[in-house]
Amino acid sequence: MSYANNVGISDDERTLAARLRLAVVRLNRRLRAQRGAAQAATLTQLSALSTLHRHGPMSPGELAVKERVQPPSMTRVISALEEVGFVTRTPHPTDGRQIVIAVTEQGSGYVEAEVSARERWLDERLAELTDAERTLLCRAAEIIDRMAGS
Amino acid sequence: MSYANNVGISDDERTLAARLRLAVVRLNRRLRAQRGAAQAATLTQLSALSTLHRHGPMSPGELAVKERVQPPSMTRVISALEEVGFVTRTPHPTDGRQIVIAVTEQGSGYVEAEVSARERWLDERLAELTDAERTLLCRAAEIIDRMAGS
DNA sequence: TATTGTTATACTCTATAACTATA
DNA sequence: TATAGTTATAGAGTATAACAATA
Repeated sequence: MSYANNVGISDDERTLAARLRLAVVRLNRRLRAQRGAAQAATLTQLSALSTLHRHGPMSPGELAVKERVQPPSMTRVISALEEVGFVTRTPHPTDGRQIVIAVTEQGSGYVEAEVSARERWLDERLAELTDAERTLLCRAAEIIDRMAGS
Repeated sequence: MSYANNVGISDDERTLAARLRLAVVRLNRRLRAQRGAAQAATLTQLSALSTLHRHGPMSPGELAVKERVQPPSMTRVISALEEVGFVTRTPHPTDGRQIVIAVTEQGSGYVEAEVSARERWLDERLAELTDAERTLLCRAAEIIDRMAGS
């Protein structure tokens, strides 16, 4: 099988938006699949934990904004992280409605040590590229992150 | 709040793998959120339909390999696409175990017309960039797709 | 016995709507 | 009344395990 419908249309002729979308969807899929059995946190949890670790304690609302998810989604992520002891929920000192999420020592250790282990697959793929390609991806990551609104 | 744990660690000092992962996860999230109410296909369905449209009729197994998902996941995607009339399932001419998935005229029209409408959000973001940045993203998309195994 | 596709089941990720408590 | 967080619910996206049909 596999006789093309539209032989004349190469990848180069598709729009940048189409190509970037496909590339991002597919890499996301692969990254998600790289979960080892012993992994304590999922991709989403890791992202939130990483942000907390980088920016310090904050409220669930702030974290939801930074991660670009809705508050109920973040509630879930926080609950999961709290359950494995990676973050703590403490009452806000002045505003009784708010709570403060902070990374524990254990969570900190996880981010610092396990994150890189988790990225081994991607590291290996990146190692196969040329220096120029890596430099290019580096700048692309900045642009993509900016577009995604971070 | 928001006093950093590790003030000295800027984005530039994080590994390329870490940055690329965060960028991809976040853009994927945003892209998924851009679903209009009238959209007939989800992001995953669109990706599969797009591949079928580009490469022509093939078996569910082949499509699963191309899309880098497991066969049961593809079964689901195909069923959804068949339900809205975008693809057909026909018996394989010689191998009774296989079936052939083909894009219908309706599906073809969807890919050609609606896909670009769907990418409006991304197109708008891309329009805000400089020419140099777009060129860079274009090459990055190629590299990312290659790494993802397409 | 091996291969292809499907069904059954379950878990992650995310959203919207509705609720509770506090300001 | 407005804000912060949570609970309830639902749907997308994916996987593994078990099954049926065919080679």
